[in-house]
Amino acid sequence: MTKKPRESAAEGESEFLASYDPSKYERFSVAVDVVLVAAFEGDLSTLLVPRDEHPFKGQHALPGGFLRKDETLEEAATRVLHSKASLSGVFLEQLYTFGEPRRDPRTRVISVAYYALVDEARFRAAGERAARTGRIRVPWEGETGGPVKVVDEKGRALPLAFDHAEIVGMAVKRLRGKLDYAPVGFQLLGETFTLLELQRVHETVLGRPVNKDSFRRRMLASGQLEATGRAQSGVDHRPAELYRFARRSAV
Amino acid sequence: MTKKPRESAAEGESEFLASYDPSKYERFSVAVDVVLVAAFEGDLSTLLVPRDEHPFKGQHALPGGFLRKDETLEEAATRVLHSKASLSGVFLEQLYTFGEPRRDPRTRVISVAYYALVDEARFRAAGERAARTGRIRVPWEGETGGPVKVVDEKGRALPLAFDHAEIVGMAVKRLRGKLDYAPVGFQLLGETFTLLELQRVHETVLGRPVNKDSFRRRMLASGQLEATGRAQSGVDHRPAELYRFARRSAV
DNA sequence: TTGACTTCGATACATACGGCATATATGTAT
DNA sequence: ATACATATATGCCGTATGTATCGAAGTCAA
Repeated sequence: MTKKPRESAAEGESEFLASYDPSKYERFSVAVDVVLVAAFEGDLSTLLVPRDEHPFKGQHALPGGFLRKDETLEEAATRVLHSKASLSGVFLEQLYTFGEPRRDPRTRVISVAYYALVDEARFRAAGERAARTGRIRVPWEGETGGPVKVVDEKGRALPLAFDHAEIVGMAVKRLRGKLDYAPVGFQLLGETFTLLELQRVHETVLGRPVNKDSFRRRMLASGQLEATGRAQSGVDHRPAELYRFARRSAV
Repeated sequence: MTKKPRESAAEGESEFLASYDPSKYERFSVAVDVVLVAAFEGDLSTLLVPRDEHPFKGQHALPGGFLRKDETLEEAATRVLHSKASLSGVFLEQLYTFGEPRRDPRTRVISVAYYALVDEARFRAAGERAARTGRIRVPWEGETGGPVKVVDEKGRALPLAFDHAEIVGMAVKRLRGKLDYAPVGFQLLGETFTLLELQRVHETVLGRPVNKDSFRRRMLASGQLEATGRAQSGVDHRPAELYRFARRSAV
């Protein structure tokens, strides 16, 4: 009952029933690419690395690297962030795996994409140290999930190598989807922030204005915010209260 | 400006700047595992394959197979569904990629997990033809994302091989998350269905009762339902109207 | 045929929440 | 001190959801 004689062994069937030794099968290069996202000046930004080798020479690519023998995928992504952007301790989550046979013209590469979120200060520091930054401009109207336009600081289009424009697009889509049920907005801000700053971040991610009062109420009622008691400084108007992200204490 | 002399080349740095040939790097076995999900009798069910080889002999595993040279990841998942469950044309979506170095004790295998949704009839047919089915029992209370318990038709625990319990748990979590903003509920039903049947499917996936009237209103207002004009038959009470899923015509 | 029974599906109402407008508070600049 | 800008609080309203109720439309048994 547990195992019938193999009847008309369909292709692929034998993989399982008989000798099933993974080491016998095709092997692939596995890479990890990271979409490092920050939000400022009303746009999302991402870190890019200029390519000076073929293929896609002169274009820009996401920071990435090949998986090593004894590291996990997440460790590889962490390593990439550390080596290419000198960043550590940032929010990092797996995004999607891209495996089109010809996505890399040299040889087949399976790429496990991650996305990471940092605040503006860390992003600028990483950008100066390491590489180039690109602004992400997405068509705010339609759904995003496909390729996305990336421009440089002067507004010129930055063509992305490989399928990286698609990866960036999927990162934006994921970020949008998580925004109102997971605490990702805070990851794009520093330690303390005002409610308006938090609102601007949400607006930047969503690509549309949000109602100020509703947003305040919702955020304050969510229990995710903790008032610091301190106030904004350096502004020429009434300073706003500074909040910090409250790690969900069990109610 | 575009390229500085390499200063204190950190590990991993050289991967990018100098010769960057994917074929030089470590290669890995890449597998595709599929969580085939159906909903009936108040529980979620998934298709499992008994293992009669080491490791995890006697336990059950998700249907899976190794990626081939010239197929995409999705093609591999489709192939697995076809060869292991004789299914085609079902809803299929990438779930997550699992790459712990020792998740397979034989050799390192990167597994790209997919989940597929079918209605009860197709699931039963696939289950009889191919393998064993397992009921998914998840702790309805807490968040699911980690490993999940799977039991057989008699309620006995079915230990899952490898990290497959974790994969199943993630599939349940994804399904729950998508339920109220993507048309996934319909995938678990046949061509036509009553509103109550649709409600039961949602309740099964969510693991909690939902309000009947609100659910009706929400579904009817969503524009995703199309009345067939026909009514339920074979019930000893007033028959409900049969609906079908309306593929979103642009408004 | 009639009445009991069950579920469907419509209607009414209370409540919660977001969008919106307005008023007041609290800081800076002149 | 006064003007000004933004923060923050409050009230109103429309919409969506939770809940109760009731008639409608079938089956079944006497």
